[in-house]
Amino acid sequence: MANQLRLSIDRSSPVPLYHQVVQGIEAAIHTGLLEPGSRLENEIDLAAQLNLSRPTMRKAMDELVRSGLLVRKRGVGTQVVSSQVRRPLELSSLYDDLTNNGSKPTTEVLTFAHIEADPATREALHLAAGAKVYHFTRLRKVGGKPLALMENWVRDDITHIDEDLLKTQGLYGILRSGGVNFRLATQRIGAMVANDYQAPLLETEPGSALVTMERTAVDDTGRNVETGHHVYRGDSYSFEMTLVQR
Amino acid sequence: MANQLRLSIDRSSPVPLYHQVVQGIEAAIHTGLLEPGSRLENEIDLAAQLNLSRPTMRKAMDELVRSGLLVRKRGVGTQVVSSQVRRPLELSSLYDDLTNNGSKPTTEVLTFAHIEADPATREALHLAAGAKVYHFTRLRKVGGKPLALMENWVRDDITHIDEDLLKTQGLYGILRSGGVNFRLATQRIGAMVANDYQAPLLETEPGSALVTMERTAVDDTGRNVETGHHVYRGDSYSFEMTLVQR
DNA sequence: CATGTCCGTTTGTTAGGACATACTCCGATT
DNA sequence: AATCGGAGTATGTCCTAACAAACGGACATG
Repeated sequence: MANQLRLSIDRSSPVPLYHQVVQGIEAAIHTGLLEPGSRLENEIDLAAQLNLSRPTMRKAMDELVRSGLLVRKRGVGTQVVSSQVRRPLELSSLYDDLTNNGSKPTTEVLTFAHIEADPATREALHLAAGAKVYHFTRLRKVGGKPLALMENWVRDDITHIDEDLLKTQGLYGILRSGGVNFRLATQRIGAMVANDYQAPLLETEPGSALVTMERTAVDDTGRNVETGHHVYRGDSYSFEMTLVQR
Repeated sequence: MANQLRLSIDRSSPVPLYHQVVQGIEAAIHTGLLEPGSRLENEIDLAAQLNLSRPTMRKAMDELVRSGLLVRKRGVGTQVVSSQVRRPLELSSLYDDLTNNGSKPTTEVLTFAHIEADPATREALHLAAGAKVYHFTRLRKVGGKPLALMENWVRDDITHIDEDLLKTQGLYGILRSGGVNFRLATQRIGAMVANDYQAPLLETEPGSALVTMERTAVDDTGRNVETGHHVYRGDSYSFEMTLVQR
């Protein structure tokens, strides 16, 4: 076929071969070298061309199928779905999203305390009675405009947290520096109208629409590290995501 | 170890072996046989106990790791994360969610038309000028209480759709019957306040909070099949999801 | 002409083996 | 006593090999 996937595989690289293939094909799709709808050569030929075994080639394609870039059909072949697919939903923080996006968010710490966890927090973080947590509320602005009002509860047996740290870094960045490897989070997104406390902080009117998000994050040791309740201005924030059928 | 995963593998079943293992371990976790935080035996021993090869065992565990039920650490072992993890976000429709949940949703069709696509719809569905689409608005109730107001645009070259069909089936069910295999969807979730049109239909007050959802769904041939704009009562609906770090 | 059957192609599943790499722990060395 | 290094263990990566199942088109048959 015309599909000349001129990828180069570097066997001396520490990057696994299958991942080099993933990156190569992703790049080919995003640069338009592989057009949406076009068919790839079959797994065996592709593997042969790159001097890889079929399982390795297949593992690479598995990832691309899972992320929604490719579609396979038995007896037919493998197609490129679309070049405009975003990564499926991953665990990231608002701060990460904004900085990746080129914006420069600023953070005001409204309250900060190191207190005994209330029962609801103990439940969410699986803590024993009497355990202490960091509790703080922050206001995040982008370009001087308030965007989010965030209230969080964090275990205190991970790393030290203080007000100054929160002003300059995102919470997830702090926790990652403290050795936390996030694995998963459950979150719930809904809506509410701004009350008299939220409205002035977000520089909007009471009664305007807010997006709410509650999240609890778990690290790779199974600890529930953090739980939070955030509200975002409905006129300037929404959650965008790609769902993939398994 | 004490971990007696007494799974039984049926080699004559059409269900792939690795998937039988996935189901078995999922069941063991949900029934509490495998407790959160407990360590599994190593891959090789588990494979030997079930008379499977290591790659097969590993493929099963791969899926469980991806779905967030297990955590692996090189040189250490594999642990159960938590029993209360939901499936990561999958492509499903509101109707599916409600019926799976045991509720009995009813649907009122407010408007129904087979019209030429407007430019925004053509853009969303990648249609040529002059192409026609089904356009309809529906009101979904559960237990007599309105929950969602849904407006959709659907390609007309897939399957015939009419008002009666929409009253008795979910849109995704209709499309699946028409041979559509959904692959992915991009969606955006936000918030707004109810206007004078929406409020009476949803039996709420103008100014109350609504969750908004815009979605475009793509099938396995790369066609953008459907796009829609839905609003949900904020006091009775929210999107819950599990994010997995890759 | 319509319909059913066979066959080649391509992905799906499974096996078994080999070596690499990261983590933990314990013993040896400084 | 503290620290460094190596053994043991577990997962991570990669390979060869084989058969199963689904799809689509060509072909044969009624």
